[in-house]
Amino acid sequence: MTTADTGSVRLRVAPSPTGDPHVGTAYMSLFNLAFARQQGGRFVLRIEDTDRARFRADSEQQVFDTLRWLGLPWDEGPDIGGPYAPYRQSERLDTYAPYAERLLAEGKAYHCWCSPERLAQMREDQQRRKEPTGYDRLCHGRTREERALLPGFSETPVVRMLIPDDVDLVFDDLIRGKVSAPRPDDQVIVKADGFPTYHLAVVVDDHEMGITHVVRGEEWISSTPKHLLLYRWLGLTPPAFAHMPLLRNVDKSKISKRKNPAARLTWFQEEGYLPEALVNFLALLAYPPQQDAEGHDVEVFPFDDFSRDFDWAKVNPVGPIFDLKKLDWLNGVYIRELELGDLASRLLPYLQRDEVLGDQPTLGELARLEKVTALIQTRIAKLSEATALVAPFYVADQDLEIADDARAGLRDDSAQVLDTALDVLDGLPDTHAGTLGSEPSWTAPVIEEALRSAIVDGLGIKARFAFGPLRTAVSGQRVSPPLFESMEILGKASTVTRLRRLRESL
RNA sequence: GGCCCCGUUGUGUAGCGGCCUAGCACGCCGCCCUCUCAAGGCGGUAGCGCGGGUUCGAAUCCCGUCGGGGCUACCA
Repeated sequence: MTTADTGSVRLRVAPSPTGDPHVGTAYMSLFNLAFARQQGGRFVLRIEDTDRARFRADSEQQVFDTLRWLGLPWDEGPDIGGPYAPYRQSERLDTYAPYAERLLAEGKAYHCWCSPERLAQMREDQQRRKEPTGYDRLCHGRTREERALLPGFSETPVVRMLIPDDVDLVFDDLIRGKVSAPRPDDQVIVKADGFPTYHLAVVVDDHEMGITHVVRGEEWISSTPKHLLLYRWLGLTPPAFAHMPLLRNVDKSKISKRKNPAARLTWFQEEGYLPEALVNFLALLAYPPQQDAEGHDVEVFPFDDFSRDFDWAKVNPVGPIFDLKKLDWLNGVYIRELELGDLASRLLPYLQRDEVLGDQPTLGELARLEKVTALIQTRIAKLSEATALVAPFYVADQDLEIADDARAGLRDDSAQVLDTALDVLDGLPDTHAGTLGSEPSWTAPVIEEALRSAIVDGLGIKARFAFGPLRTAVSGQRVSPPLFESMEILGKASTVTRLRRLRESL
């Protein structure tokens, strides 16, 4: 009943440009792409913009941007063209008309002049009488003139499918096996504005574009009989179907932008998730992890590994709850694996956005960033978290704010600790790496040794209490990157100034 | 309401009649490490929705039930 095994496969993802790109689009794209790559086939991006009421002009570009950002590239699409261009349904209007005409001529479809008001009324009545809702076929078999005499008439007709009584409701699904779906209503396939509905457009486009595997959300199961019927009426070979489970909100409902900010793809960019981590995470939803030679689960893996072993039969039909906890962990894993320079440059846009650094950072600022990055690499799960940790390294000493909770945490012996620290640090030579002809002395190990012997050994104050005031003085925070390394990066002058400033404010 | 899809710890999953006193990962809790916080190491917590069958034996098969979800548009 389906094609699937011959030639090279062709898959597509077909988002509608109705707002911020949806995480579900990325999820579908990932599985489509994984299979296409594994089979040596093609992955097509098609824009389904037949709904002009919800159309958003900038949405299409965002789809391109977010999918590219994720590293899920398409082989053919509106922006790069391809052998089956155009790839925007609004530019393919002419191709649908003949199909509709043919169905009309063969009596498989009919015009309907019922007004939206009448249809709404009809549905309401059916609901009140607890009957199944569905078009009552008032227009079927009538000419325009005959119909015009009846109430609820509208000038511009739509075209509806005439669903036969014996319509086939069962089909094979790559993920679920045999699936039976609800009996369809007399579905509208051409709207009053002349645009095809999704149902006509997908079938026509998927056929004309040579799509072999239709991978889409579970929400489409109930529409599949209509599509299959269209394929049969038109004498076309239907593609194979794979209905993916739906991503869910915490309350188990279909994931929505309304209930879940993470339904928006751009949200992940704003938060500072790495695209490779998001892709990895998506590949773990409703799909088992990889296994290594010893049979242990491998949950951190690149797209290529996922693609290589991909199998539709392994997709779990249960809709997974989109829970970010594991993504946060994965993101941290990927951040820790990054080269320092790479991490630093990925951090830069966030630091600029949060005004820690300006649009044109100096070479010195950039050099410092890489040093600071080394200190925070294990301390952030998301790129946006860097701001709070990095900011103290770029504020002027006199502008450093001491957080209330940090100040509140200062003990009675803070003054004594600060005085002692100031004293020993003053005595340390200010030579650092790069100073010609001498061993660097303003380094973390040297600083630590000096401070430890003076405060911990000298004053007999436990390390955790000894360094608290110093941390607060240097970073303004209770929690910060390692203290001595921070002092090394800040340099002697800045460190001493900050220490003195806190001391004087006590 | 009707029609479909689905049901293993908090989350993601392994399991496809005996290897399961149900494994792994994340989370959570505790301990270790430690200048704070992370990272890292070690340990712990928690689950087969329920009820009937089938079978020597059921998380695995069947039926029912309950629960969740989707669709029910001139939206996709």
